[in-house]
Amino acid sequence: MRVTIKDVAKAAGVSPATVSFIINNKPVSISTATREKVLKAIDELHYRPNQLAVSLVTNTSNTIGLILPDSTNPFFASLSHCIEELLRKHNIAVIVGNTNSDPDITRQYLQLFSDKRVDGIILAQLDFEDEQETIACQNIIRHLDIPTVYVDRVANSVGQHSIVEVDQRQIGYLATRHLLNLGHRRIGCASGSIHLTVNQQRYEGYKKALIEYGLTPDPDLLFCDSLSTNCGSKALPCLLGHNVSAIFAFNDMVAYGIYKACRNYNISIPDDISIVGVDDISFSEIINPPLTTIAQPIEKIASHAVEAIKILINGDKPEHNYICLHPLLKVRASTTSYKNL
Amino acid sequence: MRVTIKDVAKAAGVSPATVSFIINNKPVSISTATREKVLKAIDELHYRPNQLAVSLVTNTSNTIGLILPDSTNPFFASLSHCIEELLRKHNIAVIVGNTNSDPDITRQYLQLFSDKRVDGIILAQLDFEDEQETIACQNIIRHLDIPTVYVDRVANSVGQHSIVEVDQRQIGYLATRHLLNLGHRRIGCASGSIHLTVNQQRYEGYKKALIEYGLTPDPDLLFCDSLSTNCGSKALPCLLGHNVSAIFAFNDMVAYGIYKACRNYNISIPDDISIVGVDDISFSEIINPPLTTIAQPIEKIASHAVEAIKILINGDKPEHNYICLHPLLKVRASTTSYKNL
DNA sequence: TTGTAGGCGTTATCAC
DNA sequence: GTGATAACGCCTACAA
Repeated sequence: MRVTIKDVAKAAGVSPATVSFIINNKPVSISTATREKVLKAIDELHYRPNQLAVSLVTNTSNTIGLILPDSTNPFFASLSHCIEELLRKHNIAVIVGNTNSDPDITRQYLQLFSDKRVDGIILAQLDFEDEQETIACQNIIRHLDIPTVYVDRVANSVGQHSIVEVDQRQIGYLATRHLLNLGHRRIGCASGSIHLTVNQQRYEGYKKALIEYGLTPDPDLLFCDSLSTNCGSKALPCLLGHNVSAIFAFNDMVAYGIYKACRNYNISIPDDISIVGVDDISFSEIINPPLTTIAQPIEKIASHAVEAIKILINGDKPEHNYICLHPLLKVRASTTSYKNL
Repeated sequence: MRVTIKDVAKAAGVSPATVSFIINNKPVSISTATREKVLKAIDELHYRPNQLAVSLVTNTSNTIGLILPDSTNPFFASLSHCIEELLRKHNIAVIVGNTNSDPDITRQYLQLFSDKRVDGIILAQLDFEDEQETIACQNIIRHLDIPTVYVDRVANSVGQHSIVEVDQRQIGYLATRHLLNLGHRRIGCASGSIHLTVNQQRYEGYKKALIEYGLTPDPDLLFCDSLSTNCGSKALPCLLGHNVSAIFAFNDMVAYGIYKACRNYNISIPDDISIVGVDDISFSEIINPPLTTIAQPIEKIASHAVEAIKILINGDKPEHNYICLHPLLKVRASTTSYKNL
């Protein structure tokens, strides 16, 4: 059996209450003599408070739950790494749940977090193919009544919630405008499911840029699949069939898929086709040619999310419960000016 | 205040004990009438047991701690994803701790896990630059007295521990033999710190292969830095200065660094130099040319680790507390036969 | 300045 | 079959 507060009390010849006061630096004056006795006993017995018991009585677990679609995706890997690191400094543990974008798994984790009485939940990209599922999940969260921060890509919500996101329309706009500036006119989109809010918004940004240039968006130039390399590989032949000179890949993984396909078709980037991605995964710098991409400010997302969850947990009303961050275009070598061959 | 077992008991007109029996399917016979009453009350009140209280009394938290150097590295990202998914099916939560290979952070997490009374700890790559730190950490773990599984890259240990690893010597051996078979004779190594066991073992495998071919390992061909892209970039010019025709990069990240440097020096892979990596990160298939690499069986590592921790937690004595898995050579396009130019 | 005792939400051991 | 009741380990009024 592990050593408890009673053991310490006994060893120091005081009551458990006194030990507790000392451990928690309570504002009660305690004689230096007893304090030292107790500290010594704690040290000798290697006493550590059982956080389960502490949580039960204080009603705070110093734990937060983090839900994300897939920590294997470098974007989310970085995000969770940042969040976790920030929370560690507050001695808050993070329980991670990968949902693979599956509503059932999402629900399972939400339940698990609630049962474990996490102090808060950070939720990345709660958005399912079937909108009903998304709404259902949001209702569950509302009933859970746990401080929640929605991160990156979200639907609306009310109550004890905050939202941190990156302007997704701006992402689509920046990517497209960059290509337009280079002289491209037929620009394909390699997107994930257009039922997902992110993709919708990126596509809207794309259209906005086109319209600013007096062009009419051509629905044939939108290829939808999933945000994976696979999508890129399939998108390339399809979009080339529609005579595009550039492709806006809705994330870097998709762009990599296009790179791969280009090799098979013996197509050169950027001479034959320009590519721009989204996320600025670290490999985008390494791949050949280095990928032009729209970066999302991951550290900022993480720190805002952590700040927001801390405020909500403290029960303070946040100044703004909606934060929108700006994406950034990183021009590399996968895009070049249009040449009419 | 959330609904407790007492509320349910009151609503159903029974005692808390009865409710508890029903919830936990205890082998006590309970009349169908009361059972239904209770189930109905649970349902109506949306009652869920507070796991903190359950844990306190049952002495099991259904939580395990996972410590890894860096979840941003795709290898560890995949590993943790696999582990987490397997444990979810047992309704076990995972607290993740990224240490950045820092002994202090490692200790902090170990303490946190212990305070939270995790049922077990899975520890990836507990190996620090300073061997004393490694030993110190192992001692802490021993004192913690928590079931622990060491995963991938480990030093010895005793007690309530199991080890799952991949034969690191074999990794070095397979990589080097592949290059030797292709006719290469001056093979450089781009390694992380040679004080770390992994790197030592991979280097031993390298030497073993050379010796089998009647060659004498040349210490000048060992470049040590860190297992990152940076290392690769620095290693290339240095090793070229020693006339190598091939490089064994101690992981794929290092190999990517070499790719990057090759572009700057206008060196072609594999025509001018052959490269082999380790880990088979998903990008290794995508990069151009696709990287020949030694794959570690991540799913197997994960499932063995989970099995092992379950056995230890159950208090069973494991059949074998040491499992060694085999790496696999994946030949792609970054290696080709030696041409004396 | 320190100790006593009640309670946090459960489970589990006895009685009835 | 079901219900008190004592733990589990800790915090915190309230007393002393």
